[in-house]
Formats: sequence, C-alpha cells, structure tokens
Amino acid sequence: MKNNVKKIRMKTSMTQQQLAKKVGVTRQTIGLIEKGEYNPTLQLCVAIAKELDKTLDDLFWEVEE
Amino acid sequence: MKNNVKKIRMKTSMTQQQLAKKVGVTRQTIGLIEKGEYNPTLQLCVAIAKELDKTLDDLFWEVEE
DNA sequence: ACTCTATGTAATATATAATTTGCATATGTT
DNA sequence: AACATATGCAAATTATATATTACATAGAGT
Repeated sequence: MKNNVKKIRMKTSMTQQQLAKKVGVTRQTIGLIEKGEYNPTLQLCVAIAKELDKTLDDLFWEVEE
Repeated sequence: MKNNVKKIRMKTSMTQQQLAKKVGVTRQTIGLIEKGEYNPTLQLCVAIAKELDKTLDDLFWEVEE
C-alpha cells in the first residue's frame, strides 16, 4: 500500500516518533506504513490524516508508484 | 467507525453478498462494517470504495453520527 | 572520537480483523 | 403453506495488524 504519509509528515518536520505518539502507535508501525509494507486499519489511517491535517484521500487514495 | 457504505451500496442495489464477493470478503464482514462495529483494513476500504465508484473520503471521512 | 537523535529492520508475542458455521427473522414468490 | 433470498447476530477459529525488544546505521553536535 503505497501512500503519502512520509512525504507529508516530513513537510511538517515531525519525526516518526512524534507522529506515532500522537496517534497512539509505536514508531515501528509508522515506519512500516510509510514503507508501504503495512495494511493499516481505518481508524489508524484517520488518526494519521487528522494529525497531519489531511484527509484519507490526500494520504491513501490512488497514490502512484 | 460510522460510514456511508450501506447507504451507497443500497443505491447501487447490490446485496451485501454481492459486494462481499467482489471485494473478496465474507458477507458477515460487510455487515459488520456497515453497522460501524468494525475497524476494517485500508486495503478493504479501498476495494469497497472502488467497487462502489466512490473514494475513501466519500465513504469513510468525517461521517456524521 | 563520542554522544544523541532519527530511522530501518528483524524475531517473537499479543490484540484484533476476518472467516466459518450455524441459526434467527423478515420479505417476496409460487 | 412452502421455499428462496437478504440480513442480523453469536461462538469458535484463523490470519494478520500492532507491540515489544533489540540491534543496526547515518547524520549532527560537542
């Protein structure tokens, strides 16, 4: 699942650690999601989107490879 | 997780069974998602959205109670 | 060189999404 | 009445998302 989380997170100059804490998961989980190797749950996707001030579509919809 | 899946699915006059088959899960999974008692995975959300010709935001973003 | 922070990654454990099976009811049809 | 289809719901099982712990490397600062 490719996505825009890493790109957007870096624009906010948040670290994986900080984002992880805010959305209530571990740093490793964020890392794997950014890498595209994870299939996160909807709740987590929503939490990440809100924390980054984006919508689900912004982060996860039809992201080109 | 409230969402618009049931409303949109009914507009297409698809049954839970048919949608389930198209996205590769069971009828029960679709039922629970529509009921809002499940926290589906992103892949499944995307599959449902594509099958219903909607985006993630249409189905799962800020759905009022 | 050393230390600290950010990140990548791997193994094992735990929580939970999803399956399977079964039974219920409501509705439509013959 | 009998039968089929669509849906709701519950218990037990399986698959997998996430946690935990640990070790690695690269870069910035002192």
